Amino acid sequence: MSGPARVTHASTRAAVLDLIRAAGMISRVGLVNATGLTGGTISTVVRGLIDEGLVAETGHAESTGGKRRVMLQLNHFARYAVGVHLDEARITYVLTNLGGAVVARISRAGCGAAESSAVIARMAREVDALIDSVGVERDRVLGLGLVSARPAEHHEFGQALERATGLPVVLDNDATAAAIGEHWSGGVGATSTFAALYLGTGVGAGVLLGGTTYRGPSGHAGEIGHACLDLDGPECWCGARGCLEALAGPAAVVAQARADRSLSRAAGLAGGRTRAAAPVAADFAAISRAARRGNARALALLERSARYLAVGARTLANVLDLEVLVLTGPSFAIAGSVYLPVLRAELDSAFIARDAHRLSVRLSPSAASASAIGAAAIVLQSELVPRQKGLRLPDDLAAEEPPVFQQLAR
Amino acid sequence: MSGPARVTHASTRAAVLDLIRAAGMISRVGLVNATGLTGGTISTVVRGLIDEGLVAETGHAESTGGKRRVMLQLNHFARYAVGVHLDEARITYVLTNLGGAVVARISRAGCGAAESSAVIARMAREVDALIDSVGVERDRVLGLGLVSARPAEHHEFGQALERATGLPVVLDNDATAAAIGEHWSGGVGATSTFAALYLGTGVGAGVLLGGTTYRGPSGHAGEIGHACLDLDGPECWCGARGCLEALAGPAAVVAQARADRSLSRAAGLAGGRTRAAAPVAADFAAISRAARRGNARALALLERSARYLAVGARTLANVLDLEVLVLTGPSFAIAGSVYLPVLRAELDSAFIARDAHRLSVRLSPSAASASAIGAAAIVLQSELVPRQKGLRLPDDLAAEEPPVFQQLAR
DNA sequence: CTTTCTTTGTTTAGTAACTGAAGAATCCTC
DNA sequence: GAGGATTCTTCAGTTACTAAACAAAGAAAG
Repeated sequence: MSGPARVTHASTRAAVLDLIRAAGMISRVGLVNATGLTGGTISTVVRGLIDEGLVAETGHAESTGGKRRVMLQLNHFARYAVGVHLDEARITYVLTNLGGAVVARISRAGCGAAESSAVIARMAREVDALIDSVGVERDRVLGLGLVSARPAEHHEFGQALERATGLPVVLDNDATAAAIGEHWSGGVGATSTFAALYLGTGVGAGVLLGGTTYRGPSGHAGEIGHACLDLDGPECWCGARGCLEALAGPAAVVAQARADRSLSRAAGLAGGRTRAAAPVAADFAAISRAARRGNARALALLERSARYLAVGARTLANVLDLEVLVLTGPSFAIAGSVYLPVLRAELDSAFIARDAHRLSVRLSPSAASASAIGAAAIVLQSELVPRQKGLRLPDDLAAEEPPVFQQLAR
Repeated sequence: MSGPARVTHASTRAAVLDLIRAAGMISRVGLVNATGLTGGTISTVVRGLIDEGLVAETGHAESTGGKRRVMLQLNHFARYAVGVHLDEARITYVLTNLGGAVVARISRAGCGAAESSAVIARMAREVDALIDSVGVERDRVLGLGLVSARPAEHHEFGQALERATGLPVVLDNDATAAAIGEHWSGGVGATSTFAALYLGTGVGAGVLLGGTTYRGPSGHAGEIGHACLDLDGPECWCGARGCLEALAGPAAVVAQARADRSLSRAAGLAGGRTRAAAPVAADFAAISRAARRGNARALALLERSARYLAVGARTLANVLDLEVLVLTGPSFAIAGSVYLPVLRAELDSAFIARDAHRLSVRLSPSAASASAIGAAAIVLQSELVPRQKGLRLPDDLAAEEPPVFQQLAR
């Protein structure tokens, strides 16, 4: 008296939890319909989640002719996570609850070339201060997400931080983190295919395909910043020519503005002064302010950047068949209002699958701290939605199978 | 006495079968190592596959100090599949065995604007002829894969063909099919992340991420043909400017050649004659022959196209973090030797993740009929590696959960 | 040839995670 | 307050696995 056990792609508990999170509020019957599992299974899984304190019954739906549905919601204050974003010159810390909402936030100047052990100690102190500032019990903090542009370089750093804080540390790319953050805080559908276009000083993107993070074999997926938009364009640090980042990234915009004497003066750019390596972020903000004040040259520079970014976004959307594109990162936080209409116009008119489905383009509501929030979301996800325990399919299969074949007579 | 049952991302039977296919030859111990399952499980699963006739024991490996391993292989002639590629002007039929090897192949001129029912009847006849030509029993043919550039338009056609042939019909995109074909016939690793860059008259790509086909929410994933490589480039039929396809697709190359009086004459292009809409494929082949004969203008045109295609491929590889790029499709079958070195050079020097892992670029050994072979491979895959039976996560979750919430006092 | 060790593959009993179906609880309608 | 509708729980049964013991086949050493 049974069909075959259904094979799930993640553990059932995790899938149910994720659905509750994504739906915001849902009943057991809703979960039955959404998962395809039976009522009995949902009943026991939900009981487990309630016992753990992760989920709570929060009310009733109106009757549809019989017993009213008991509504379930994530118990947002049951667990917390710390997210840390190591930017070029700043460290941003956030403490979020289970729903991905920020409950505490601090931001400090980066530590340049300081001794690693001193930096670790300082960061551990700042994380402690973050947690203590809102009186959250330590054992409710699931872990710490540490994200940066080049996470691979922070491997040992992450392990040291794990020892210093006593929290499990996970590393990731800042653009991927931003995408996961958007997904976790529920702006986009649970299974939608979307990318977070991340504009910091460079240009990148984090990618979720059908609700699942796609990082690529080496974690470089979404590298749209080095899409070529001009075969004879300027040389890029990556070795190629005409890369989106070299043509239109914030660093390129700032360089173009600094070369314009009159704009430099009007916007008060550091480039005009003695400090040669003035922070790009500050000057980009100054250019953006100048544009808002009505400076035509500043606006023209930003719009030129937006046009390049728009065709880059078009390529990204075409290759991945995106449903949603979220603009995020510090530079979009500053100048998003200039970029958004240009990107929307390009994608409305030139996205190749536009007849098949809509591509919604929007600005992140928390673009400035998206990566730090995402870092925390990665912790929530990795702790609550355990990594796929599927088949191990090692790449070195060929190397593993050396025995020489020897034909058998039969 | 047990750990938790391992959750697999596809059914175990399918995963094991896929591993045997991908490895070519493997022992039970090899499968244990590759899957992470225990010997007992592998033992029973393999017995089932042998009982079904899908797998056979084909010999022994040399001893490594104990009992010799019994080697397992796909029983290539246990099942067959038909693949049909509807191209602009040709229909290509192949019959492949379980290993994806072609056992029969026919190619016919397309049927233009003929009555649909007549076309169905003709195709059913030709499929029958294909199967009968090698004396394969009908019940060993798993199904028919029908691929084209715009599969969505062939839905009803597919159903009619299903009735006419008595074979289950699956539809897909020709570029995706080509990628699956490469995967199935084992040129690329079982879990590698790769794309098949498909050059027909247009430019497209089929994508497999970690061994799993990625089609995107509307089946448009891999649409690299409309990546923008020049903001002020020529207008494309898609509505945008500077698309890869408009700059460098075979149709564009042919148009450029036809505009060149001397080249037209030298290569014997149809463009010079009265027929205005001469087939692009024929002229592209003529240009390629001219280039091989040493015509500098033909070669220059092809190399220009290759340079554009190379930067387009770079963008594709960057966004998807590819490990392997296979060049396939009729136009690469003809002119692959011109394109391959240009693409290799570009990707060796400008692929952004080149420090993290190799990106291997190669020409498909069966580029000319890759789509038809892939169409058959899709059947093999869909019949033998049943679609993921995971959780249903309906998009209309919000619509499904209408009951109005009503806060409970507690 | 015998003993001992290594490796491969099979069998068996036990378990987690489901399903299906029956039953209990709750609400609406008449 | 009886009857139907709907939601949720309980429970026995099935499936797909695991762990561990066992059997079989060969290698190495004396």
